[in-house]
Amino acid sequence: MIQRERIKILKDTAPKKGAYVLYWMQASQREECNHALEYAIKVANEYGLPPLVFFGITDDYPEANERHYGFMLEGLKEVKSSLEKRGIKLVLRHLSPETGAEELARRASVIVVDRGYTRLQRSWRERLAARADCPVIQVESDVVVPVEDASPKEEYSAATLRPKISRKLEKYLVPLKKTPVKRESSHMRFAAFSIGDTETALSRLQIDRSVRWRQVPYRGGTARAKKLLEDFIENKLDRYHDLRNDPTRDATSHMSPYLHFGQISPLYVALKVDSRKSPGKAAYLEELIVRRELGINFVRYNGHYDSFEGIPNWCRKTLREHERDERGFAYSREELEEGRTHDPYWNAAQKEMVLTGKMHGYMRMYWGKKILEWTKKPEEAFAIALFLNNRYEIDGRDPGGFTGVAWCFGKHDRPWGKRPIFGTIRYMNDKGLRRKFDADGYVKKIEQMRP
DNA sequence: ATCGGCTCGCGCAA
DNA sequence: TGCGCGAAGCCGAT
Repeated sequence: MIQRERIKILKDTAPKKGAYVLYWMQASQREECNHALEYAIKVANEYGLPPLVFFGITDDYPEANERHYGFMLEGLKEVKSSLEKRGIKLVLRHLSPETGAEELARRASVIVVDRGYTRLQRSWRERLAARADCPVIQVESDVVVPVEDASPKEEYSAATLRPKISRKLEKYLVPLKKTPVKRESSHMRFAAFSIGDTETALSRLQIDRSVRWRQVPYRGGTARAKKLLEDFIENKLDRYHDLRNDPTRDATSHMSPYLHFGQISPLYVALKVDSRKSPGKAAYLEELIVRRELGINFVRYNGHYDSFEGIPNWCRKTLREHERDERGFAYSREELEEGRTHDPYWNAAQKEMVLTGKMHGYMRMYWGKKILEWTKKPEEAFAIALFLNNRYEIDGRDPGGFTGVAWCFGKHDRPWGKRPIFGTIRYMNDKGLRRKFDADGYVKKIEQMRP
C-alpha cells in the first residue's frame, strides 16, 4: 500500500516520450519495502516502459569518509543483485547524483525519487525538479508516518508528537506489496561503476581515508540488517524495556546504521516487531517510531538543525547566562577526539565510537553533555559534538544524530534545576552511570577492544 | 530506597 | 487565561 500522503509531485508537467521510468535512488538504498521503487514500477507498467534505477556515488558528500562509503557500497552491491532478480537494472555511477540523475532524465518519461530531509538532500531534489522536462515525483519511504501528515510544524517534544503519530499508526502500519515488473530493464546497457570487491571499489574513490572501514564490526546491506533484526526479536526484545540503557549488555537492535542508509525500512522493522507479543515491544516502537520521527520532524522544520541556533530560546538563553562560568575541565577538539580526558567513562564511549562506528545510545547522551561541560563556549561544544558524531558514527549526518546532539543542549527536553555551565539544561554525571549499570564493566569491555 | 522540587512551554479546558 | 503535565536526571531530605 502506497498512501497518497507519501507522494509529492516536485515537478508538475506532462510525461514525455522516453525509454524508461527512472527511479533515482538516494535515501532508500534497498530493494525491499521501498515505496519509491514500487511506485516507479507501477508507473512504468502503466506506460508500458521498463523501470530503471540509478544511484550516483559522489566523492564529495560532506563529512563522509571511508567508513561510510564502505558500509554503503556493501549495501548497494546487494541492491544491485536484488533488483536484477526482478528484472530491473541498477545503473551505478561514480559522479554527483543530481548530475547523474539529470543525464539519465533526458531519456526518462517520468522520474521518481525517494525522500531525504537534510539540506543537501533537499537541494539535490529541488535542482532536478527545476531542470527536468518531465514529471518528478517524490515518494517518502523512510518513515512510518509521512512527516507533514504527522505534524505540520516543528514539534516541541516527544510528548506533543506522540499522540499525533499514534492516531495515524493504523493507517500507515501496513505492509507494502511488491508489484511485478512487466517490462524488464536488465538487458539495457549503460556505462557504469561496478562494485565487485568493496576494498577495490573503495580504492577507486577520491575520499577521506583517515577513518577506516574494515575494522568496523558492522557489515552493510539489507540481508545483514534483517538477520540482526531477527536475532533482536528472538533473543532481546523481551528485555528491551529494562536493558536498553545498559551499555554493558548487548540489548539493542543495532538498526540505526541500516536505517540511516535506507538499507532497511522502518516500516518493515515496525511490522516485524509489532507482530510479536512482547513486554519490550512498546519501548522499542517508541524509539523506532516516535523518537526517530521526532528527529526527522526537527530536521524537516528547523533550518538550524545542525547548529546551536536550532535549540529553543530558553536553552540558548540559559546557556548564554552561564557561558562565563568556570569550567572544571576544558579540552580541545583533538584531546576529545583522542579520548584523552580525565573521565574513563567518557573516554570509553569515545573509543567505542571510534573503533566500532557505533556508540551505545545511552552513552551518546552522557558523551554530549560532557562536551558541553568541558568546552569554552556552547556553540563550540555543539560543533565539536556534531563533528565527532558525523565523522565516526556509521549513522553520522542522520536526523537522529543532529537531534541527539541538540537534545544534549536541551532540545525536546524540559528545564531542570539550575546549576553552573548548564543553567537549567538537564545535567548528567558519572554517578548516574554507576547507579544504573556496571560503569566500570563498560570501561573494561571497551578497553579490551583492539585499536 | 523513595520522593519531591527544580523550571519552562505546550495545549486543552474554561 | 489558567493550569496540568511532561518523564533517557540530579540532589537533598526522609
